[in-house]
Amino acid sequence: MTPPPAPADVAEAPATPTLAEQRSAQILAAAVTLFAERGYVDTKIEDISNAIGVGKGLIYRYFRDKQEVLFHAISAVQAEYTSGHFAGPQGTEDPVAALRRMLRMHCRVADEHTLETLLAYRSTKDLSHEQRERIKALESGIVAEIRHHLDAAIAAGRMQITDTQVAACQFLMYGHGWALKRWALEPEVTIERYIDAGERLLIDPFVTPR
Amino acid sequence: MTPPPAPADVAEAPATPTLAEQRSAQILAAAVTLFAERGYVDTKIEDISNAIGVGKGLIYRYFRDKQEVLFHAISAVQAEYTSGHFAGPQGTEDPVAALRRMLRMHCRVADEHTLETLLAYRSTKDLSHEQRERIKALESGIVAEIRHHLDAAIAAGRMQITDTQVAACQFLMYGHGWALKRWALEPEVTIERYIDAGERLLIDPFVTPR
Amino acid sequence: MTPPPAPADVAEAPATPTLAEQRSAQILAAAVTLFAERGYVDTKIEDISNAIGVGKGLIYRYFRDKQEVLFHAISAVQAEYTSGHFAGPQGTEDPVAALRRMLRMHCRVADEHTLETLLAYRSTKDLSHEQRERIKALESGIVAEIRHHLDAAIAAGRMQITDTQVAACQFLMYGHGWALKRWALEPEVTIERYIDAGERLLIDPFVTPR
Amino acid sequence: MTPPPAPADVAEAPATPTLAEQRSAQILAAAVTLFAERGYVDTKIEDISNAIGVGKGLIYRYFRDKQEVLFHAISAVQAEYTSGHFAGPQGTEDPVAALRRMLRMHCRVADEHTLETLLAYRSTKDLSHEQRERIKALESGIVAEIRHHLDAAIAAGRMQITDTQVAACQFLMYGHGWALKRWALEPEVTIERYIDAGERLLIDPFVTPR
DNA sequence: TATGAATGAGAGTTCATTCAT
DNA sequence: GATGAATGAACTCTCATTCAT
Repeated sequence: MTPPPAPADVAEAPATPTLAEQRSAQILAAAVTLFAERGYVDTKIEDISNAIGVGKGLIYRYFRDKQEVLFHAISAVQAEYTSGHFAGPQGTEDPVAALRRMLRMHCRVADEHTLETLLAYRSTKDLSHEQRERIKALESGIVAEIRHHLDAAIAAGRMQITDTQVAACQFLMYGHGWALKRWALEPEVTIERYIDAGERLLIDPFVTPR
Repeated sequence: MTPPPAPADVAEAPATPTLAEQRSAQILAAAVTLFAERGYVDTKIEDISNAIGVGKGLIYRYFRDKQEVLFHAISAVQAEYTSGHFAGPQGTEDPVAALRRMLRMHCRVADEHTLETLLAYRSTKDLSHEQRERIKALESGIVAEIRHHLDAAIAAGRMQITDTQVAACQFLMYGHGWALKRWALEPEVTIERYIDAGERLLIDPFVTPR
Repeated sequence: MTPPPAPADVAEAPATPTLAEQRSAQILAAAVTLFAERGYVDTKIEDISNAIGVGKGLIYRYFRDKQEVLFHAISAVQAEYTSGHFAGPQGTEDPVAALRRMLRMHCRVADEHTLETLLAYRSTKDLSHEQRERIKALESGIVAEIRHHLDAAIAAGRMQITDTQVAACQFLMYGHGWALKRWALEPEVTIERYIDAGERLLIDPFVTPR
Repeated sequence: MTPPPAPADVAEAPATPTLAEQRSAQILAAAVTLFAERGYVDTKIEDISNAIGVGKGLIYRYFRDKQEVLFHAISAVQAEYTSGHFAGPQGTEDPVAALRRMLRMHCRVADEHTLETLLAYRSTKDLSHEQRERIKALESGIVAEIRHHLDAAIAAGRMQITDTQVAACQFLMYGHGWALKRWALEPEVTIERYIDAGERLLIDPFVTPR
């Protein structure tokens, strides 16, 4: 068995990706879409292989079993929320501005990858214990990053928040909330309005008046 | 909980429940527990019937199929969040106090019925379209109630919030958030701390200083 | 177990029929109709009991099992083809006239009891060996009767047929044929036309010109 | 027989049959035999797969469901009555001779494929409406062919029959009659005697004396 | 590397039959 | 007599996974 590619590496192999890597990516892309649309159980291995025009046996050369495909699919979704976090004027950036940027970005990801985000909420239980822990670790990383910004803002006297651990978690939830509840908010509430409201609910009240 | 024969009746038989109602309730109780613990697909009809010591065929006298069991199971979970909302000193209650009470109650339900709450997030997609709509309607009702309190508080000059639709939704999400993310918060954050933080994040900043 | 009523006795108990006999007849009537319409396997015991407004358990007081209900149902259908055979001016009747009468009658029965006739063709195999033999015996009786008339006609010099055994069988088949193939003949061919054609195909050519 | 992938193709693959076609044929052959012997409902899918030494899942690669297996099985039986119809000295053949040949052939098929013929009578109702219509269409074709010969014979002044539609139908029934009633005729009546009787009952009386 | 025929454990569901009431 | 809740054997159909080619 060819060991599947490293899970969440965003920065990939420097030079040209191997054929194997291309195949993996191709399979995963199809899997993410299909799992997101139909759900994990209702997506057959053959659906995935058909989607990329290969035989179903081929999937098993790249992934041990269906569960592992799911694991990598969910990992890929998580990666969406991680990528681009460091796009800002690193280091020198105002921590409050950084928070606004992150909030906006999370909401945007939730908006553009709604189904994929829901997949993570729905199907994490279909993973093995170990896989689930790894997914959780990824998410904890995101929360930690948010908390870091929060703490920085407080340290800089720019914000006043008592419980940053809970606040950071709520911050993340707010982004995911768009994916989870847009069915109840749309069409009155657009993603733009949701982002604006987010700033007024999660950031503005806690920014120290200068 | 919800008696299956009469699908959506909220106010159920007052006096002695029929044998049929008892059976329904028994099946549903077992189903909620098992679905919550193992998930919908991994729970076999026979698991449910074994849990209450009857033959598997009996389930089908009370529910059309497995999907319908799920529907009533999720409905029962939703009902947990609805029941007790009106426990407060109805009418005369301060709207801000009402909000605090609801927040606390939602969190408590999420704490005591974590798995069941997750079930709703995980398995709604396994319902039929119509069933899903009915579940959504139930949840919309809860959000509407929160929003009503929010609007009342604003009208009474007790709070200042711009977007009550989003805020109400976020309010609900905060409660569910405990079920969804307690794995990341515990053990540092207890449910008590989570509730306190909730008041400071969702209510206090928006209460008008008298 | 109460032994079910005697199978094919047409002349029933002299005085008032027992309650039990009424029930039997009631059940059987419903069974014949339902079996004829939906087929044996697709008719549930409960369908039969519902049709007459009793509990399904009651069926088993009158019939050992579903198969026995079928046996009596098919017997009842056969009886339709037997009853009325002797309605003519017995004994003195012209044998050719008798044949014409029987042909006409068979066709009429096939016309009025199409589905029931088909039931016999379709479901005899669902009987036990012994039951099947008894049904066959009934049918053999009908053929024997036809043959008897044929032989009488020949003996009387009224007809000329070489193989009366086959002819008698074909005679019966012609009647059943209307039930079996009316879907292919209607609407061009009516039952009247079918009967006329029957006389011209099965009787006229073999009647000795005086 | 009839290759399932291409449902209604009559003229099938000329050269080497595909593996798929071989499997189809193999499954169908086993199905025809088993359905004929035990009946449709009493034949389990696994019986068929065991009969050809494969796993039961394989059946479903070649046929959508059990019903479709039945459809093709009955189609195959019908095909027996169709094949070889044109074996005679086409065109130039005397229409009366053609009729004799068809009668003989139908009886032979009914003799050699008694159970299969009965299958068609017994199990057509287990088909879907559409499938049933297609089977009916096949049979109508056979009747039409017989009628064509009848009409040709009449047009050529070789026969005298008033109602060819009914006569053609009766002609077909006579063949099937052997399958349906041989239990009542054997052993006195052999297939040879049945065929002879058939000619004397269905053809001779209607042939115009030259 | 790639295929897809083949497998078979396993699930949901049905319904004839029983039996306590 | 009459009921219908309860049973459970049995069946159809699915699909992840394997492996000869």
